[in-house]
Amino acid sequence: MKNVRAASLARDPLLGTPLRHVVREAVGRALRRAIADGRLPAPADAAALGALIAGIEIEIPANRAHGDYASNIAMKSSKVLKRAPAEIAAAIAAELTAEAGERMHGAAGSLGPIAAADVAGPGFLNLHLRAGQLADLLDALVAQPTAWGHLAEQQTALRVNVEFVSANPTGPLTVGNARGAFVGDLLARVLEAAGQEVTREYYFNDFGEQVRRLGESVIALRDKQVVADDGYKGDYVAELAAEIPQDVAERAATARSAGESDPARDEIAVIGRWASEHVRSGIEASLRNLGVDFDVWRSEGSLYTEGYVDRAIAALHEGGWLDESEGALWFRSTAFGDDKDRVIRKSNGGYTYFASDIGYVVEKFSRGFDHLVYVWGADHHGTVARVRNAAEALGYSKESVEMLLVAWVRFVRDGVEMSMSKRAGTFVTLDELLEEIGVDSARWYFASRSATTAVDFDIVAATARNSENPVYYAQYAHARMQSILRKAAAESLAPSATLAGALDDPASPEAQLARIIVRLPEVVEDAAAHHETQGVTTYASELASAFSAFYRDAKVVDPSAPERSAQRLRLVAAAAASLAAALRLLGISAPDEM
RNA sequence: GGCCCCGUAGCUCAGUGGAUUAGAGCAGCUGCCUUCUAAGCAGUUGGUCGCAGGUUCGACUCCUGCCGGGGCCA
Repeated sequence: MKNVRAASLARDPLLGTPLRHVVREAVGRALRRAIADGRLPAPADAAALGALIAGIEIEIPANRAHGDYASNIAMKSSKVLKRAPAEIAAAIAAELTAEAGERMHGAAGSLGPIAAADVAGPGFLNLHLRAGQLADLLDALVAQPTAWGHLAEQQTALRVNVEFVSANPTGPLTVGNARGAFVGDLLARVLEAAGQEVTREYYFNDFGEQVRRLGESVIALRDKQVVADDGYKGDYVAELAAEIPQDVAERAATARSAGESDPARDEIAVIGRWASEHVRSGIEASLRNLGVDFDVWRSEGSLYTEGYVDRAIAALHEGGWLDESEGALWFRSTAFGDDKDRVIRKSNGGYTYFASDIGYVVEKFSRGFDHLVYVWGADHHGTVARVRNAAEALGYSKESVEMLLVAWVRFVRDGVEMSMSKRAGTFVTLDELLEEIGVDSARWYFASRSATTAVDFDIVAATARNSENPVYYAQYAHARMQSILRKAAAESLAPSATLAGALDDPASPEAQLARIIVRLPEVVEDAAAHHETQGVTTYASELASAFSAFYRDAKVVDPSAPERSAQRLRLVAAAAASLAAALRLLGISAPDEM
């Protein structure tokens, strides 16, 4: 269902194209024209020119005086074109400036995106956007706010499976699971915004040793006994023991009195299975509170009962990648560069986790995914190579199986690290954490940090800093924008129909704010490409900051200057829509008042 | 012993090849509320980007080695 929702989102070609692509194309055109005009020599072969154009880099200069965008193409192409960088840059600049004044694709076509281009330093090309380019984009944004922030349809939208959290249902989620939950969900959101079809997936173990241990622990407490040393001791176990429903209790009693010895049907199995499902649905509810909705819950057991593990083994066998030795079945992982071969089926006939993993790979690809992402804790790095190797042996591309290893979080309270043992029952649950600091704050915290960096999360500080937290800063800016729009409506001032002409002075508060607003598609593109979301939080902060400056310098609601007010209102509406879009992308609320 | 991640301001973290200014938030200091939300704004203090080499016109960014922290495997 999520797929349908994502795919049906409006994707407008104007709104969905990062401006730097428009600029890159313009620079490429200018380079070709400069060669066609004879301003620059043609490279030795056409392929060399194609490579040059494909390699054009467009960046936003750190120093605003250096223009909206800059390119180092002149320096990069100096060798191939056998001209000094400054000379090449000057030729491209001349073509770009000429293009700004003429219609492309006939009289109805758009003007070139660059108003002015100048050469600086050793051959940098500094590019200044045409004001109308910004105005057109912002006008479209205001007209279609829900499409803003979504990249235009790719040639072929990738179908991506993002599997994350995947904690075994033997106890409630702890703060230790928080990062994986947020990182996975944020990644899914960013990929969707970039035009990919994403399925959020949770994988869990519904049988085996840990579930039996949970069953044993519940039974012990039910019978007023002491839980075994290797059992689960949290308060939730006692709650489970007190909540065993009538029918489950009866089936458990029947199994016991019948002397059932099959570990799949005995009393422990009956109680364990019920307890684990009960815990699992609690986990689902906790995740929903985080704003994380999974599309698919897949149990490890189903991979066996539905034959996927067998299919995987058969396929590996057919490929000649399996060996039998010491009574065990091995995958020849070393053939793909692994340190050692890996056991699939142990000598006692039991399957390893690795067996489940390869069955799962087959199962996922059989559903038509192009790309699999596993969001794993840093402790799983040892299993990365073997699973990817197995995928390759199974005939899939290694590149299409990707593991994102999320670094640990040290949860600290007043400088003291908090223990996180589920077994010992000394942990802070995710629900408790959120009650204390709030979903928006927690989401921002993890979205703004690289997933591979270990961090210290001080719960007290996160709570106490409340009003100084950057997430509130961004939300506050949005509330302010909405407040201005409300105020204007009360004064019977309406936004203008267009921003054309309102951004002509590049030094005006309007133009400065506009330049920040239009960056969102670039931010989304980078986030999706790098699988990182810090850029989105940075964008939200910068937009909030830019708006604060605008708020200071430009009076918006001013009945004595209705035309200027109307234009500024439209700009505020664009800023609000864009800030809301960025926050939506992060799963963070955009309040209208605070 | 092998492998993976990390080492940037007092603290928590961004930045991962470009223009003799390495950024943000917090903490500290100085100003600003009869004015569209002061949960705000302006200014300011604070850094040998772990160390040493190398590649390059240019390295916090890439390569090698070392030191330190965390993790996985054996």
